Amino acid sequence: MPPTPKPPAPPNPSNGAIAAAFEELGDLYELDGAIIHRVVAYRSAARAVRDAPVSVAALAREGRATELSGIGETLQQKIVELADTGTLAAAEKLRSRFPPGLIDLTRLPGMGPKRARRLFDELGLASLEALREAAAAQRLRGLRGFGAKFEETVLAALDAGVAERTAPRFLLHRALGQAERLVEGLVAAGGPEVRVEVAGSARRMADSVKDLDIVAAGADPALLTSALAELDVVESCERTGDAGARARAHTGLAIDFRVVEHDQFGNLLQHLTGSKEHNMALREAAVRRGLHVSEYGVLEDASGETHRCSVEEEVYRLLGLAYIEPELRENRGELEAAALDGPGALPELVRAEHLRGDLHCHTVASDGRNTIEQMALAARERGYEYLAITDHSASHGFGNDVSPDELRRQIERVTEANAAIEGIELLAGSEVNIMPDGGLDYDDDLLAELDWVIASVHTAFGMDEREMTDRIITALEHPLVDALGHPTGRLIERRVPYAVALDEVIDAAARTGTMIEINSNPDRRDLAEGPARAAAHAGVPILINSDAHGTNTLSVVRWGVATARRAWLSAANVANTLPYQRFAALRKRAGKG
DNA sequence: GCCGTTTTCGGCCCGACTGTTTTCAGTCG
Ligand SMILES: Nc1nc2c(ncn2[C@H]2C[C@H](O)[C@@H](COP(=O)(O)OP(=O)(O)OP(=O)(O)O)O2)c(=O)[nH]1
Ligand SMILES: [Mg+2]
Ligand SMILES: [Mg+2]
Ligand SMILES: [Zn+2]
Repeated sequence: MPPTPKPPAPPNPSNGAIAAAFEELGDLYELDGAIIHRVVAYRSAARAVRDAPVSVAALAREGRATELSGIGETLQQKIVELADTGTLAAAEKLRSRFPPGLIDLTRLPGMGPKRARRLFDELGLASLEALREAAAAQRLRGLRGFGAKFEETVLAALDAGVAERTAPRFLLHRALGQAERLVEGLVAAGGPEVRVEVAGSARRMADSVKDLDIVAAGADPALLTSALAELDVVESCERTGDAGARARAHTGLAIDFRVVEHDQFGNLLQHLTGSKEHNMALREAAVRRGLHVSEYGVLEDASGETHRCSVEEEVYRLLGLAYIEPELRENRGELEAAALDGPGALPELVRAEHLRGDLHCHTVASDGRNTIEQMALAARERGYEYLAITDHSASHGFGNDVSPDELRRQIERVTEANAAIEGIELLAGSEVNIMPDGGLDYDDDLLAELDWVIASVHTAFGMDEREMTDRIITALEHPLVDALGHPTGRLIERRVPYAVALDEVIDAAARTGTMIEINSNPDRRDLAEGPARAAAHAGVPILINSDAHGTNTLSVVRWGVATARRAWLSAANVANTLPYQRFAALRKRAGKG
């Protein structure tokens, strides 16, 4: 007689769900007045979980989640509790004491957990609406530490709708466009000695940015801040201090501007480039060496001397570290790898000049704007050795479909263009739709006539994770699928990735010899940096592709290169840095299998 | 709550800015 089947274990919570639970619990503990370091521990644990490339719930069940920096025994148990019961008892308890509206209050500028808690305790305020009424009735000023000015700013923020919508983040390419004009204007105003640079998440080439952080030195701060306010891109200056200014561009993008003396420029640039997590870890490590880092210098306990650094390299050198490229400064292992006396090493990051080809672009055959010849010449102009022409496939909508017969003619046209145009190898390819069942929308005979197939999901995004993962893995197992295009379908700040278990997709790509694309469209940058790092680590050849729909967008690989660099990739991880013959041999269809 | 080239306990990055604080707390970056 078979043993009675155990009830199926509930599915493990995703890393995102665990991270959200820790963030919420951190917020609740903060409202509860817990010591701030405990709150910070929850937040850094949340980040460690979110960044982890594997299921942290599965790790915790094996007792191995503590291998992640920031997760100890207590939090490992909480992960198991969340996986087993679907909730955290500690959070349940605190949720019953603090209504959800209380957390909403802290979305207002100047309103943190301490003030929100006092408004709740002393005035019973537990929602934005109740706060508005109390402020309008001038009931806040009766409390110690609150005044008329505070009531004013609360009402102004509520009227401006700050509470309803979260402040939008700007895509990197839009932010950098504005940054260029700001830097130019400040350099023009500051005179020949001035140094101005973009810092913050924009310098780190993040997917999107909350604000533009700009640093300057070598000119009078008052002169620079007034010049900033006068620039045509700047709408208003919100406040000006001795150290800099806070302004807003006409686009709505906030600007953080800081100025120091010329010999502190390296200190300030290092500080304002961040990230916050990188800075905190760097400063903690420095303290252990008897050094104190700030944007003004590095104070040495032993001598009492403050070392000013005019360049960033000097800051890192003082701390016994190799220079760290801005894209790596996220406290994801770069400080350990940079230690000059340690065993690790930083990667030699891939650069745009390394790229020798592009394996995803469109022409007038589907929704592109240029012909095969025009795309080929533009690619050659960029110095490429090869280009794959990959128009959409038979089932693509919007009148951009390419029927099997049309694809046969397209193959002939590519072959002719390849013969006619010197100095670049053209691959006859297709961006083939992955159908809901994982099948492709051309026959294998036709796919075999192509030089290159990149397969992508363009329909039925709403499938559940299991179905979507199986769908994509089925496509990866097809011997004529050379690469997977934009693997999650995300649009940065606009559309979340479809549900898919990327760790399984990455394993399947590694197993089947399928390449994975980083689509460089600045709205996509898909595969994102986290999974791209995991994919490269698993040995999957990565492609940095433009998905250009015209000759003028081949250059968007700049953004894909940025994502690759943030993923710690070197040229050796990126297949389209190879010379053509070696690239061609790496395609699945060229394989000996 | 985490963590360790002085520690398994006692620390935990550092500064700008604001408001009402008579000497600094709270918030933010
Ligand atoms: N040492 C230290 N530096 C910080 C802290 N918070 C922020 N910074 C530094 C590092 C950040 O990159 C820099 C700019 O802050 P931002 O809030 O603008 O963040 P960042 O530009 O990294 O991202 P974002 O603007 O959100 O896209 O200031 C902190 O708590 N400590
Ligand atoms: Mg910023
Ligand atoms: Mg900022
Ligand atoms: Zn596509």
